[in-house]
This record gives sequence, structure tokens and C-alpha cells, in this order.
Amino acid sequence: MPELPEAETIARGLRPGVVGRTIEAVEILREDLLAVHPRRFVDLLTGGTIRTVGRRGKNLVLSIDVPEDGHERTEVLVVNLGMSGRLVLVRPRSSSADLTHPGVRLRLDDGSTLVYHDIRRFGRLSVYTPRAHRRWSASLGPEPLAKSFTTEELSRRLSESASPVRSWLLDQRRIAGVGNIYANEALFRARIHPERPAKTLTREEGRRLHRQLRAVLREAIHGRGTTLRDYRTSEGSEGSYAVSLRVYGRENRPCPTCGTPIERLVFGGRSAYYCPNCQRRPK
DNA sequence: CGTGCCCCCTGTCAGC
DNA sequence: TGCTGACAGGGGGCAC
Repeated sequence: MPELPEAETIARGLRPGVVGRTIEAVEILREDLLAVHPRRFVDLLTGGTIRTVGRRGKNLVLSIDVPEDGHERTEVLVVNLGMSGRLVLVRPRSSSADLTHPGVRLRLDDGSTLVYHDIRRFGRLSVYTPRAHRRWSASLGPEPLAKSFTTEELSRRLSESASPVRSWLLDQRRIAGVGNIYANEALFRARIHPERPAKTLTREEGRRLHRQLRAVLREAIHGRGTTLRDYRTSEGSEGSYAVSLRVYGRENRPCPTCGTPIERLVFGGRSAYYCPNCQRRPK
């Protein structure tokens, strides 16, 4: 579900409410969400103070300092939201009635509770040492919104693979944070057919893809993400970007550019949406 | 090593 | 009103 813009929205929303807060208790309702042993998960995080809330690709990253005989050790909590994961901060006297599938609750020292909620339970919570966290982060591709992510770097990486460019965009080792919605939107805006082998993109197409990918991600962050079904912000509200989608989920609706009906194509096990007129097939 | 397919799980919706 | 099958923002594992 959540891609880069949704994860970024959640990180920004959580930050003011959780940074500086101490975790008083950890409650686990669904053990299969944890990448570490449940008892260890509790022991590692209980009593820790949340120092930073950030994002890497589609993952939320919380740095937590935990006192331990006279000094502090740092644990890094990484939350992958899967398809239906939510991280919601529930304030002391507010209702959490709409949280029907809670998985993990972190009770904070101001009475609020950070709830990990996940209907399908494809999400995962991992706890890393700083060293293991760096190793994990290094296994992911570059951040597409980073200043250092240039059109030259994108073109160079595209030229290394014969995969369909839509599959290329979904591979987190190649580029971090892009999922099926924004891959399809970026390709439409750059007028590139989703099945084009990555290495066959021209210099000009690489430039357009770089520009349009970054533009759509920024615009989606501005809209607080895309809510189709399950995604919610850290306050439990919906993102507004769904109404701005041009092709994703719009099979048979007219292309916003030329009016040709949008087509859906399944490959790599998921749907690709595109305009057959604006995005010509590979030869 | 790279790539494609299946599966994990729950909920919703279209069609019969 | 059911029932069934398709499908859904992700990603790990496995065969080739």
C-alpha cells in the first residue's frame, strides 16, 4: 500500500508527537508481524526514548536510545507497512474505535499510544543495531528525491537492466520507495510504455522519467499520500492524492491527455495502467 | 546472479 | 441473498 509519499507523510506526522517520548510498555497482539522474537522485541525497546523518526524508501525508521547500566545503547526500529499497515498515534483521551486490527502497541510516557495496525499483516517490524541498520539501508537503492539522485545516475542504472521499466522501478534494490501507483503514474507522465526494457530508454526518456518521477512523488507528499483503501496518516485521516491519479486504477477511462481509453496489462504479477496512444509499445 | 511466479492474509466487489 | 473468483500501495523464497 504505502509507497514513499505515504511513508514520508506518516514520518512527518509522527515526529512532533513522538520525538523525545519514552516507551513505557510494549504490547504485542500479533506475533507474526515481528521479525525478531517477541520477548526480545519487548526487551529491546521498553524504556527507550525515541530520538528521531525518519524514512528510508517505503519504511519508517525510528531511532531509540535505551538506558543500560550507566550508558545508552541505540536501537533502530524499522517498520515496513506492507500493503495495509498503518502507524497511528492515539492521543490520551481520543477514540481508537476504528483501529480494528491492532498488531503492536507502544505506550508512551505522555499517555499516548503508538499503534501499528495491519489488516492483511504483510507488514514487518524489525529492530536493528546501528551497524545492522546501515547494512540494511545499504542494500536499498538511492532515494529518488535526494539531491544526489541525478538524471545521469538514473540513466546509468537503467542501462544495467533488460527488465521492463515498470518492474525496474518496483525493485527496491535499484531505487527505493517507488511502488505500483507511482511507477505507473511516472511512466504515463514521461510517456514511456511500462514494458519497455529499461536499457532501451533513450537519454531524453531517462530525463523525462527522472523529472516526472520526482514531480509525482513530491505532489503526492503535498497531498498527504494516496488513500485507495487502507492507507491512513498518523492521525488516522485519508490522503488526498487519489483524485489526482492520471492512469492508476483507471482502466477504460479516458486518458487525460488524449482521451484514448486507458488500458490495463498484467505482468510481474501486478497491473500496469497506461495510455496505448501516449505510451507506445516497444518495437 | 537475474528474473518471473507463487504465496503470505483479509476484505471488497462484480457477476451469477 | 449467497457463493465464487478476481483483485488490492509489498516483498520473501524458490525454480530456472
